[in-house]
Amino acid sequence: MKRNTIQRSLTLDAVQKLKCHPTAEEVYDFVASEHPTISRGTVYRNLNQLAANGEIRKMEIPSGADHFDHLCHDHYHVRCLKCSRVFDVDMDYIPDLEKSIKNTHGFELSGYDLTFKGICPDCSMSDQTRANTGANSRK
Amino acid sequence: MKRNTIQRSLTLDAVQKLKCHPTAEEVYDFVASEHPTISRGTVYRNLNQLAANGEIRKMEIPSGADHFDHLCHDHYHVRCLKCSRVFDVDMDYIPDLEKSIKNTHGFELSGYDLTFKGICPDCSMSDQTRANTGANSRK
DNA sequence: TCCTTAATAATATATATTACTATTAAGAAC
DNA sequence: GTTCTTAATAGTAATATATATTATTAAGGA
Repeated sequence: MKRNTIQRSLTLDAVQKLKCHPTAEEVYDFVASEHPTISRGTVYRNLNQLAANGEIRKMEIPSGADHFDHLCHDHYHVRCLKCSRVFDVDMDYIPDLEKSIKNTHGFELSGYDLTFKGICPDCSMSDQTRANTGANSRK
Repeated sequence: MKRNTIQRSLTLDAVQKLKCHPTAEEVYDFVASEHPTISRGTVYRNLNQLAANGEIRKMEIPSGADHFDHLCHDHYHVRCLKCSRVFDVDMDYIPDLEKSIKNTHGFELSGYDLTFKGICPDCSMSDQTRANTGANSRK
């Protein structure tokens, strides 16, 4: 039977407290700060089980670590191509986008991942700063 | 200046011959079969440079290796959650989806990754087979 | 043919994640 | 509360994917 361990509770609590789409590593760091003996593998396993149970959401980001989120409305994300951080996107969710597929060729569809790409304000500002000060002229 | 090495030509040729969205590893295997001394790092570097130049396309798939594609029309992909293979999707491309974002909050957007998820016919057929023969009843 | 240096091969390292295994502890049975 | 079963854990190793490092090679201009 499924057991209710403190490690699982701490993992769930951490995801709910860390509002900003934490990665497994960030969740681990947070949990480890109050329960230093927890192991990374336990956090990974619990995150995946919680996501499978629908208690949290797992967001799979191309070219980067998975991010986790407390449950909330469906929404999209944008990742910064420089700093790899992930942010919410202010856009209506497209329900049943997979219904637009003309011919599934026997595929059983079960959803999709959509992630926008770009440069975040912080990174584009620091580019600007470097350009203005000429600091980017170094080899 | 940019140099035209055989390794780069072989890498480009391989992507154009391997029609089915090869991963870097698959490209490496293909190239290595005719040029066994090529190194993995060289294939990775050339694939990324060719993609940066727009000579091939790099597809970043959540939770899996990047795939590469010879240039063709914009289209979406679906990955099988069991065997991780990637297939083309028969659906109209949505141009400028990022224009639907209401407020970019200063983000400089430059595109998006959209990948559908599901179970491919091969994998769902083998499930079916196991179910019919009762082979899935083992613990 | 020579020369400069971009590109390479080989190896090491980084990152993200899962697998393995002896030990611990959750919760059912008593 | 005590015992018992075994799910879950801690710690470690292993895996997958990809980039970094460095001495050596070779592309292509002079």
